[in-house]
Amino acid sequence: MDYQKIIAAGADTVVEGVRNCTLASIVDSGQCFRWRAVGGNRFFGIVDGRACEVEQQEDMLIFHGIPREEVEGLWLGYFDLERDYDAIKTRLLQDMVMREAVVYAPGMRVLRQPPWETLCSFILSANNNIPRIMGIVERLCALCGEPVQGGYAFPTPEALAALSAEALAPLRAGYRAPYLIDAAQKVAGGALDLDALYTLPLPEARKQLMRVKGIGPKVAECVLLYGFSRIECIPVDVWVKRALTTLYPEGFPADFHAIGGIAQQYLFHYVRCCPAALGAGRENNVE
DNA sequence: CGCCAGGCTTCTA
DNA sequence: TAGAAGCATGGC
Repeated sequence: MDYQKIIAAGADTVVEGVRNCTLASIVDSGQCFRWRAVGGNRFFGIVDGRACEVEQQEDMLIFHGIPREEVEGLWLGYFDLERDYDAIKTRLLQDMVMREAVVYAPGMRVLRQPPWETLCSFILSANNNIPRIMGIVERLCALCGEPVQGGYAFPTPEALAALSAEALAPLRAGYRAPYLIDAAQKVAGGALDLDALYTLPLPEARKQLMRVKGIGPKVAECVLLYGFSRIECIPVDVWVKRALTTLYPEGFPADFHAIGGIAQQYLFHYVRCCPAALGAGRENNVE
């Protein structure tokens, strides 16, 4: 567990004794697309139709204007604060490449995001860049999501299934628009049972997801990791591929497999923010 | 102008 | 089954 206690402070709720959690790293790590900075250590986001303004101060997370019940019922789980990252990092720090990545962003975490939103977001991520993905997701929410304080909820599968691909033109999602509609129709119509993906064996879960147009192996891996907390899933995009071939020519250490998705998250963020780490003349065993 | 972005679908051999 | 072309869009 990476927090100690939750206390009410007027209209706010404060989570104290938070460890291994740096919001600035997390919301800039390409796993979520709806958070924006509204001050130095303050961020605004909407999850599950709940708007959230959260501020980080030392070892505290201050949820502004949010009751304790909502912090316990939604946000602790979203930030995965019940998980013990010390145990995970102890293992990763044994490896000299992972050590650099972990030291670079020691507050990185893998979020537990709503499956449907995650599925759509990563359909949109294909052959795309992060700032533009964010823009498309925001326009999607504004187009057919329920209004909430400060923005719009992510649209339900039913709301999206009622639209045509042409109606999504304002998103400027390009060829991905029909993929979104296909996903919405399969989920709203019951052809794809998202809840089942929490427990299905991974090969079967991947197969189910890849029945949706626009979901291939990499996107399926992202959905399972970020949307279903299947932390053994390792999405391999162009950055991670470069990192693995350059930094792990002998292959990814086998004892990371159970936590491979989290290792991948440190690595992705590290090489994307420090491309020099992949530069020529770099050794594996840099201290 | 070309190249790239958290890839996928479709076509071809 | 493997490999390459084509794909919307926008930043650089």
